[in-house]
Amino acid sequence: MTSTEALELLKKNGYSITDKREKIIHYFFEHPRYLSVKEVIDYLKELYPGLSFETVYRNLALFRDLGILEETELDGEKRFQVNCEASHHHHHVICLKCGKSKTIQQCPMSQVPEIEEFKIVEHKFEIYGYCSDCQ
Amino acid sequence: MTSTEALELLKKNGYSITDKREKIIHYFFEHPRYLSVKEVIDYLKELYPGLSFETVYRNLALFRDLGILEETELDGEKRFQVNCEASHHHHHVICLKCGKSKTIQQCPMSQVPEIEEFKIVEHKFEIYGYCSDCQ
DNA sequence: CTCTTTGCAAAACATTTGCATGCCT
DNA sequence: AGGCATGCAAATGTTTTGCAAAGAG
Repeated sequence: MTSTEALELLKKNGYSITDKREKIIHYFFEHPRYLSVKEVIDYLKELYPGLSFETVYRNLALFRDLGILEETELDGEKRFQVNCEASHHHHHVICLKCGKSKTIQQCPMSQVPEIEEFKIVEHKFEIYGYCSDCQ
Repeated sequence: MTSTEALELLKKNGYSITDKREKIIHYFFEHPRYLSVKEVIDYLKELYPGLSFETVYRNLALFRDLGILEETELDGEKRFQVNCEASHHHHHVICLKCGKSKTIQQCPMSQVPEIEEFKIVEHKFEIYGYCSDCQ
């Protein structure tokens, strides 16, 4: 997905393309890593000093629901990044310092064929550590 | 680990064995699943109406630090359960309704030998779904 | 008797919601 | 014009912390 496609997706679903939404989406496409909500707010506040954080929360939730972003949670904080491979199932290696992530295609679920009397609906596999820049 | 061993571990590390701590520990050993903090507070409030939730938070953090409990986070809530296999690396299948978990010995990290220029420090692999009782 | 534990109060923090105004289309 | 978006205010929910009183060893 490109940022243009993301904006088209907004329009296609009946949502307006506002300046703030454009900035948020471009910011995510220019920073391909898991960003904390705070990081997004700090960035947007520079451009729009009067910005209210609710707007960011609301838009991030919207983008997540539309499949533009994907969400994870680390240390009690939500984090988002571009869902650039929406159609491919994958997992992430996430840097604990900068939030940058690499995609890994391996999914451990292939090794866990079935669990008796348990209906599996989802799973989470994430690797944490430090990237080359943050070590 | 047994509940008795857990209490001995407390004493050995210079902490008192209070009635509330005993109740909390027994409650975890009698309910072998991921319990939310709220569940623990609700249970303990029945026995000690004057209970303050801070006590529960403080003790759960203590037990976690001592290796008696292990922690996870689901939907922005912390959850704890007995760390019954502290020495063995393992993962969990967790019921989204009741929090009950099964241990699985498979660790996907054996399939992910190394990631270039990334220093791995930890990982999370959890499977979510519904157990036989909650389906 | 001393040190730990607890309750109380308050704060810290992340997130959500109702409502009125304002901006896209 | 009409509906979605935003800011404001306030609420919600979870977790943490300082301090003084109560309890354990």
